[in-house]
Amino acid sequence: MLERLREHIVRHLRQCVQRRFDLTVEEIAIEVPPHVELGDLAFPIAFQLAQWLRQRTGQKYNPRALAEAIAAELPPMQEIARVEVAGAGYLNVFLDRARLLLGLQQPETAPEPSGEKIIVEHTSINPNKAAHIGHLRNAVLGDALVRLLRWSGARVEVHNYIDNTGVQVADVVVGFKYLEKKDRAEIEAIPGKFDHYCWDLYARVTAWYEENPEALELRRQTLSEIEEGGNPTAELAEYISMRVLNDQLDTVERLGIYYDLLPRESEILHLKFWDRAFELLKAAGLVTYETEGKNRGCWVMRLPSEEETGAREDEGKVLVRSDGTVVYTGKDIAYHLWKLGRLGVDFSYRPFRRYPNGHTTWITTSEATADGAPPEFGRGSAYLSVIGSEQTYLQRFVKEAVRALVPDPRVERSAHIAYEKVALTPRACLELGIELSPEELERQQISMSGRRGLGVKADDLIDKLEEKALGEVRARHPELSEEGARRLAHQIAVGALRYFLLKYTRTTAIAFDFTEALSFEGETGPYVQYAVVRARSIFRKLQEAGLSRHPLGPEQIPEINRFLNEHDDLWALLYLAARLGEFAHQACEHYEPAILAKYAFQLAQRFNTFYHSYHILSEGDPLVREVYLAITEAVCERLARALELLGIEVPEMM
RNA sequence: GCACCCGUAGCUCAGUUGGAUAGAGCGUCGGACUACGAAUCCGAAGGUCGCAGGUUCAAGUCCUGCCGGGUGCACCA
Repeated sequence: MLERLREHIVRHLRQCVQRRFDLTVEEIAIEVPPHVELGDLAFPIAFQLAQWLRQRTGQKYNPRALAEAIAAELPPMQEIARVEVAGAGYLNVFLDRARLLLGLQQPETAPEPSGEKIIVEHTSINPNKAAHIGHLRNAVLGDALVRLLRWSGARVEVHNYIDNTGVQVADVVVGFKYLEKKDRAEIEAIPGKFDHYCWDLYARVTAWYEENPEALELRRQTLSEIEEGGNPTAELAEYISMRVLNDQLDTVERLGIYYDLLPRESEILHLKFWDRAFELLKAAGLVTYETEGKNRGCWVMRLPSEEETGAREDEGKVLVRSDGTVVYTGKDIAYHLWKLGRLGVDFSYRPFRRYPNGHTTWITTSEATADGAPPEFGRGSAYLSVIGSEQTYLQRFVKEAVRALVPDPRVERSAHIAYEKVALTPRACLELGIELSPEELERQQISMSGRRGLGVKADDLIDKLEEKALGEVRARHPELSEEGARRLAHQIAVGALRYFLLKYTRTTAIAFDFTEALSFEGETGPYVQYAVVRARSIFRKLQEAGLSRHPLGPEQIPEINRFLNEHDDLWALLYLAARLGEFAHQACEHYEPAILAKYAFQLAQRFNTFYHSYHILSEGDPLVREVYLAITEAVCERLARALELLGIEVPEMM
């Protein structure tokens, strides 16, 4: 409802300026004053106006006087209590507090469905090892974006790209065949979390290569057998990668993350996606065959800007190697063209997983689609790919290729959602028992490395969080059953982890610290969850005590206003709750869930202060008590909604 | 060498398309549980927003240069 009011005021301001100064204004900035006493909405329009008028007439104008003039022209509105000019020329608007409170009691109207389908790709961990917390940052970020986009009215299709024919899978195959000398049956007999087993094996293979460089030939040979398909090595790779994938999906399922489709690189290869994309690229003149230089025999793509600036000849990206094989960026171009329906070919599909909540995740296959009717995948209105910022350079080639081949605005709305990695502090490494070189000990951060087996495994961290949360729950609720306590501990652990990974903006490299990640106090998920739990318990107590509610109505507006106008702190809390949509919208627009996470924390903080300084249930004045309850209700609902958009559940008790 | 990201309190980080007196958490010190659950709250100390110029009514925010850190510039992904 706040959005509508804001738009309404902006419209009036635009008319005022048009009428009074004969100026057409496109964008009118809306701000929120730094303090309640200054008002609820601020318009710095007089500053801009003074500038425009000076440019037009050459005369100087006083912003304050201009603001006064506009204020005088603004027609009265029911939702607005008064308008003031403040500071050097701010036009400040004070809302009618009681009307906003009553308005918030109505359920929030959902944004209009836009009918667009946005394809979000995230997680995309190589299927050769367990996920570490860096991978979780990707998954949690992607999942929050999915939730935000759905909230904004879009249809979202969630992809987790599976690079099942790459070097990393080949490395683990090499490890099983040549290092461990295990046959298929022995590998299948390995018990427990297979991805954890591969985590160690992968690190051992990397170390082995370093000592025996000739073994790299085994990797090359294995990789080409996997790419070719239809041989025992490829079948082994298929078994390994699919088993690891299942384990990875178990891990993210613990956080409540699901996918619609798992597009596999093997199908991109075998279903001739690349061949089609290659034809298009050649026809558009985007790739050139190099006849000399270091890239002799390769097909190379150059960025348009490099051509304009006459960059050095050796720049550009090899898409096809001299042996005819395709690099990842090439396959990624094909995949992204398919996402927008530009390729003219399609995958076949089969159901891969059915979850207890009824969700089905599909996977691509080369066989004709057999069981079940898959939904229509691809043909998106835009795509968003959550990929680490270290790949920004390569993603530029993907974007440029798609831009050149898909001549419509969908490409401009598609984007690489870049985020910085999660690194370990030297202290965290020591806690993990990882040995560091002297120069590494000097550094502030140590990058995680799957190759080195250096990192915090996602499952291990979740285990630790659940264990710690369980201890806290048992201490507070000894009466709970084992199952009940575990469920609460799980919700709290997920809340802590998701919030921890989302509170940092995407451009911040997270320095992972166990103490901070395992904290349930201060700026954490559990802090916000606790605020909602407290709020809800008030309503439970209310019912238990058999107390009745006296719903507020329009006839009480003057009385409510008399009370709220004397309590700026209550109003500040209520107003912040009302601004949920504004923050969610911003988070969605900037692909930055941290904006919403910060909001949720701030709202929880203000609620806790309120909870502490006002006693709701024992309030004697029925109207005042009802106002307290209405505020609590409004805050509680917005907090829970914000958490939901971040993928965090609210426990029944804490 | 070139490109991108970062530099804000002791530590970890926010700071919306430039807007009013730069904020939060952690840590430190001192307080608050016989009232809706203390995973909470209140108070205190803590700042040359890396440095130097520039743009303007207004700069932590935009531009230029420098310093410091990270990442990329593969016929790896």
